[in-house]
Amino acid sequence: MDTAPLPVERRLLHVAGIDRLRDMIIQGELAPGMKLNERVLAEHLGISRTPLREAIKFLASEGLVELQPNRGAFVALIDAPRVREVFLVLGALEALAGELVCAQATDAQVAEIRALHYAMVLHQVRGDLAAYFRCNQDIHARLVEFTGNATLVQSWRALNAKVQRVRYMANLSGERWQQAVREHETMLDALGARDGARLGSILRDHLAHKLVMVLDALDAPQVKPEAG
Amino acid sequence: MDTAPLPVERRLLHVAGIDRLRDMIIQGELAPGMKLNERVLAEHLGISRTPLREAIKFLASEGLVELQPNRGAFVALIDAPRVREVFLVLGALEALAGELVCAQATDAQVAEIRALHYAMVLHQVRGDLAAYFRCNQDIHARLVEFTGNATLVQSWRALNAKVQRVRYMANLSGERWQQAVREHETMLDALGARDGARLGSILRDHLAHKLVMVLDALDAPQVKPEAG
DNA sequence: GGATTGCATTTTGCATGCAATCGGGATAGG
DNA sequence: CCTATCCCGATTGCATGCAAAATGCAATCC
Repeated sequence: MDTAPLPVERRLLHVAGIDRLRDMIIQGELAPGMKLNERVLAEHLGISRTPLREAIKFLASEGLVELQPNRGAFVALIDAPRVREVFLVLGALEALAGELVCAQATDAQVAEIRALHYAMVLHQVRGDLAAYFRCNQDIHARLVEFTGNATLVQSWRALNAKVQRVRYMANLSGERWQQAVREHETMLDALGARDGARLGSILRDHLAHKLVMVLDALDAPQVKPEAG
Repeated sequence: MDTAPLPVERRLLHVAGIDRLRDMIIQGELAPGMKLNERVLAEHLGISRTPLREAIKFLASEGLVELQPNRGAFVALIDAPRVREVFLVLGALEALAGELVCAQATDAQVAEIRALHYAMVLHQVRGDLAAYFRCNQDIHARLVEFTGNATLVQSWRALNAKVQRVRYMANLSGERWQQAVREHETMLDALGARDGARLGSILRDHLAHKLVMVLDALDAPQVKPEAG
């Protein structure tokens, strides 16, 4: 009778590779457009090329890396048009999530999202950008997860991963947290009232606004150049 | 200035494996829940286990196969709740596609969809189920493709593949083509009028109706049992 | 001088071999 | 008769080796 449901999970190397590689890409440790040299990467991860190649194929299907026949794999680069594409789809997915959540979320789940919101506001006034960003992401992630729709969750996660990096960079340059927080408050309002249609359209607009912010940040290079 | 953009493409084995495996799963050649024995499959495809394993990882990310640590890969089985999940998301995606297409499709593209519709109706009255189904799928695929949103296309394709088989089986048993054709006609109407909002909601409802048909067909086993 | 061809190195793609793990059946025990 | 354990064949997971293709560079030609 093991009360601990921890089967000491021995991680498979290719699975570990998938997770680690995804993190490295999202965190920008592997720059967009960068070539993934199998030998070097395998050595860096401490695995052999075989499980690494399997991990790369997995991430290629996710869209985080791109394969070129006989030329290897590259970190997918995400330009403005692509960001626009992804945000449009994310908007549709989150709008659906909003409707579903209003129809079926428990009060406890609504409370959790509300708690996350307040935590986020706290981080904002304290100026803790990283924590603010994590809370923000958590709110959206929870909202999607609370639909109980695993298919929706998976699609959302894959797309979100593709733009997470540029979103973070946008938060660094743009200074429109106020508006984002206000929109989040209307979200909570609609969610509390279980008004699915309204929450859906709020989320869609919210994503559209985020898109504008991200595109603005993409125009202006990351570390403000000397007005060049 | 080569007028022929045909670089004699030699196919990579793992890519060929991905395409062939996906077809085999969608066509039901590999039954849902079936175990994928690497040695047997590799021999059957005429490739070695290494590129086959890479193909399997790719399809696992797509959701067509499921991996069990140290136990291998299985064809993803899709039950009623999962079908419901996928159709909900597909509805949201196609609704978005409808709005985008109305905003930006060329007249030629609209004409192509209209032509596909008439071809579909022709196949219907002739009772050619397979051709009818292909046209039907083509209409939806084209509609999504004409958005020019590659991200949307990719997400749609992956989800559509997951339910294509059950959709086809539903067409075999259910007999409500009339309604489907009527809905398609209202789609053409909204598309011609470039009424994105209306087309979007039509598509969403259309998918919801398809869902009902598919679920009905799932209840009644594939080859009508003797009223047992 | 610029473009091109040929060669050497590097890298990808794939097959094979080997260790770890799983599943099943026989056998021993209750 | 049912349960538990051990063992063995089968299968997965991974590392390595080798052939094919690509990349970089230098020599060659125009």
